[in-house]
Amino acid sequence: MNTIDDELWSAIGDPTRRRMLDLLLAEGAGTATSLSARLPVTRQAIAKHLGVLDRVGLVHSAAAGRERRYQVDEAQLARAVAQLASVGSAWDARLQRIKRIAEAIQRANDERQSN
Amino acid sequence: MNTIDDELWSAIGDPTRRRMLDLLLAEGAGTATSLSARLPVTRQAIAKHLGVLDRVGLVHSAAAGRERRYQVDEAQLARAVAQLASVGSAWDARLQRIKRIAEAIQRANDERQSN
DNA sequence: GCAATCATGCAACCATAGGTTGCACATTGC
DNA sequence: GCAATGTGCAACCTATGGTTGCATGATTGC
Repeated sequence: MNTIDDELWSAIGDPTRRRMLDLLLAEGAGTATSLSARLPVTRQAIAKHLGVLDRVGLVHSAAAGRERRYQVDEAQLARAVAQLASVGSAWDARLQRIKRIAEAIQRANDERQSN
Repeated sequence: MNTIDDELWSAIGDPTRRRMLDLLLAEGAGTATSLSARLPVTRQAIAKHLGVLDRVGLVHSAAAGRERRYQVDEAQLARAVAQLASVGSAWDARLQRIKRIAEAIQRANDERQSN
């Protein structure tokens, strides 16, 4: 049931990293400096996050002259999205089941009332 | 675009808290002690997590004798699941678009080749 | 070629969060 | 009444997200 890779999840769990991924996806690529210009944290913080994202394989980097460009690894992000979806649907299923049970109890009570 | 409640997200972002929610859903309710028996952390750690989950409204608690029983707030968890799904589908959409663009470029290249 | 510039990398430091141990307090069961 | 059990509180440790400061390396303009 629990096929969750906590590393991947915690990588996308951080709000700053989620926004970084958003930006990288929207703009195709970016550097620590370019990302920090659009986020309310310093370049160094961004650099650390890029390190984390790189280690779990969500982004790749390539040196380009004096700058280092990062871009999203689409396959890996797709895997992460799939995990999100799987957790969501697991909870959804449980919630549905609870709802059905609650309704069954309600129905039983209603019938008891009408006797 | 970003209607994400970071509080809610980070509440379910922690792996231990996710497992706690799983257990609470599966068993209906639980105490800090009962949960800690099934998780690899101490009761006190669980208690702190329950505090977090309580503050963001994902669980409710009620004192029952000497123990305090917690149970999931289904409506709030449903909201959280919806947010998960929304982030997932946003990224999915972007990935799809990137894929289409990539395919378009591929097609253009193929046509250029055949001339 | 060289100086100024710009992006990066590295180090020290701070605050918060997840985790632990230890202990005091309330409730329950015999 | 007393031992056992569940809880709550406090101190402490470590990792992590964040900061500032500085050194280094590639670019550009003259």
